[in-house]
Amino acid sequence: MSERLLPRAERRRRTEGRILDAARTLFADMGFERTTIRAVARAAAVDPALVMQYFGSKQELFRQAVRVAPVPDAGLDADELVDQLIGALSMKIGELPQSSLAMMRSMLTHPEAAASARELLGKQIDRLADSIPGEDARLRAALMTMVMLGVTVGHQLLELDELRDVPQEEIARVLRPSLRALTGPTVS
Amino acid sequence: MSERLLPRAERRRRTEGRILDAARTLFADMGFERTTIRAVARAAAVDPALVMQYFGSKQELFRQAVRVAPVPDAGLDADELVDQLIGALSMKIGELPQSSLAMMRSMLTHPEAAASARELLGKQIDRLADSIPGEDARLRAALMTMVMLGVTVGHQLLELDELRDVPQEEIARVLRPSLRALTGPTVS
DNA sequence: GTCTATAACAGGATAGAC
DNA sequence: GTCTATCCTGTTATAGAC
Repeated sequence: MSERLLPRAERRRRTEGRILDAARTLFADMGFERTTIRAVARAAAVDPALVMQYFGSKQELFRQAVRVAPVPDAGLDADELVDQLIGALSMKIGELPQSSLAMMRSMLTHPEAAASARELLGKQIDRLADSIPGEDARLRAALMTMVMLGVTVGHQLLELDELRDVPQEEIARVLRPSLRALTGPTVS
Repeated sequence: MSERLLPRAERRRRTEGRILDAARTLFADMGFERTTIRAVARAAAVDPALVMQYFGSKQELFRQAVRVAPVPDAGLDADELVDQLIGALSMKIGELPQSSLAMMRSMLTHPEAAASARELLGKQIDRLADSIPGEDARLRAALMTMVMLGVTVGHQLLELDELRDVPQEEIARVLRPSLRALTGPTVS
């Protein structure tokens, strides 16, 4: 509790960080609408009005809380891509960035989150399409992306028993041929 | 406008129907939280308090609006199942029951919708698992279900360009091998 | 009495005063 | 940084119409 001794700028930085952490957790857990400024403030141990003071609006707080690092692009072939997708899936809920969960949680009900999701998924589709040969690369890339989204939603957000109780290697094993089938008409 | 001449019971039935239709549309469009009782009442051309009088709570209105007929069970083999899933997907947004869309729209942010979704998806998984051979039938069935959910979310709810601009037969053609790969390790 | 409309309350986001 | 006032929710209580 030596925060009183810190310079103003540093204290402000830490407070903002605490607020953003609390916001990420709550947004990821309950979505945009059910998350109240008051609850965020309580979780961060600050005055509710301070949150408004710092971020201006709940909208803007959300925007900064879910800001997610863009996917690092890399030229891979189709099989490597499948492996990478499967790898990303096997992350546990605690490890997967809360900001992504927060965005996914609200993407069906909050316009801003929907826009972010479309943008992020679009980038993912672009990246996949670049590594897939053929006329219909974009369609295949989009379907691969939606397959991963569906499985992630069922696993992380809906927490279906059928997916939660199964070791990730098992999921990966069953899912791999299905994703491979989407990379192209023939396994050259 | 001869409604005045109808018996009370009939008038009430129609008014309830109008309210439920309006609620379904709004819930499907904006989700549970962003749908206000007042907006539903306005769309149905009734007084807001009437909605409460009839349904008791927004929760109960939602419950009745999204009540969806259970999937008719049928013993099919794996390939027929894939065809059926693909067929269900090709329904356009206007044809797919609004009640299902309403439930899907809110399943990530509204606890009641989440419970309904788990139940409905669970039934779908059971049905699929019965038609799939092997130890891991339930896992495969769950993944098939989530694949369909992901594609549906991308298509109907997120309305991704990559899926909206493509004819359904095209989607079906690309998706079919991927679903087949989930029905079992070998195509007997 | 049953249906409909009005008013009042509690909790939320937000703007402005202090 | 904090407090207060305003507006919009869901919900309940109350009054009026048939």
